[in-house]
Amino acid sequence: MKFSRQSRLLKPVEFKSVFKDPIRSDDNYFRILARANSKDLHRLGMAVSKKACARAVDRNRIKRVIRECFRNRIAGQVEGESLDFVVMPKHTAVGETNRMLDNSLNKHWQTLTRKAGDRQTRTQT
RNA sequence: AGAGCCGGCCAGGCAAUCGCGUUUUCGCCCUCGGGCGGGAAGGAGGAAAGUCCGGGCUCCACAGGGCAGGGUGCCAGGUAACGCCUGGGGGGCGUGAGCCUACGGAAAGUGCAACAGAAAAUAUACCGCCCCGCACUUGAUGCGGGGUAAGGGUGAAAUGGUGCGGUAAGAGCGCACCGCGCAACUGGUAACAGCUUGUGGCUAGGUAAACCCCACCUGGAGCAAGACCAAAUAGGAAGACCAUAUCGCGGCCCGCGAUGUCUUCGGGUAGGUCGCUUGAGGAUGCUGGUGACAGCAUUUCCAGAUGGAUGAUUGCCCACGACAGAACCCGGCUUACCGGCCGGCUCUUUUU
RNA sequence: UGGGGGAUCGUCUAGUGGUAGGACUGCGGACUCUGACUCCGCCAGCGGGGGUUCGAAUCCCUCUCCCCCAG
Repeated sequence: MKFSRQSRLLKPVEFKSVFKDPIRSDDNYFRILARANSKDLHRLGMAVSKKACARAVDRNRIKRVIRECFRNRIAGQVEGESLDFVVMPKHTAVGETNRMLDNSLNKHWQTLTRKAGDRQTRTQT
């Protein structure tokens, strides 16, 4: 599955809109915010802070894992609402294996798409 | 065989599948600038890191004069430059190969040295040693005057060392050797060195990573520099100060350049492109040099992202994979690091 | 990415080469019938390493950590 620039958050305005009214999902490794957009695609943004991951190698590795998981699992599969995601790793994610991070992210995608569906039905009724 | 020293190089490999940037080519669409699809090439480091130095580049005068401030500090060379490197000298460590070294000046001046000690830089004298005078209890005595710095003790540091002469006791007071200073000579480009010569006759203690002096270097800011395009607008209103003014100019003065400047009210925007990788570049060979390095010839183009690209899965092999991710670019230094390979050399033991 | 500042008891701070000082907190004691206030005493510190020096919190080098500015 492709993962081009169209399926990424690029501008500060796009990030701000997600932070303004998000759906949340938390665990030990990540906090993920999501919000419905008007496009036909899911889009991904990442906020990897130096406070969470001090070394540049760790930051790059975590971003690669997130991108790879996003590409494989969810990028093209829009069922109902399309969403903008912002993934923020926590400092516990630095020491974890890629397999564990992948599993954690998959749970997040599922919960977020379900919550987004719930919210849409609630606003309609 | 064991222990060690120095220099250089590498930084898991191969295959398949799926992906992400850059460049290029072909086809299609089309609002003529992009989009989509296929192919090809290429895609992190020895430290990319820390930001401790130096330079390029950009703007401010083509960075100009003086003061202040800062840096460097044995000598010579290399370099675009350096606080770096190479070679040499002095000192220290090591049996050795080798390693370390902020290593100019204390007779230009100022300051500092707690405690202890008589005294901390001025020459003085606590315990002492010696001489003279007086007293008496006539000796291991006391008091007074004088001469000494050999011995003791303090301290991190105490006014050359050893021996002989000399003396009341002593003292570079004299002599010899050593050390030190100065001058000459010889060797060396120089630092510096010397079984060299003369001379001083011991005077001139320590501290300059204390101020300082001397020599040399040094303008400021940094790619969020800077330039361009597009959009928006206000070239608005009121007040004040004026050309001896204000700003560029960032420690100060001179000098140079530009020109209206400041305050209040009201209002607005931060999107894109370039800079951005052809460079003091790499590789190979030859020549010069002890070497750092330089010159010449041939050849080559080798990351340019902008929420920020190198990854994931599977299989095989082995030495079982450390430290770690470009953000304008180079030259160093420092720090982190699993291991492996190559070359040169030293010491100990054994054998021949 | 670039630029600047800092690190001293548990906390806040003095200290410009010579014994690390103060306040609050904590602990113990005194005062009180008890507690508070007050008084007295005690504990506890120079971010790590190396160098200069007789001697370093202080001077120099280096590493680590924290904070601030430029979006």
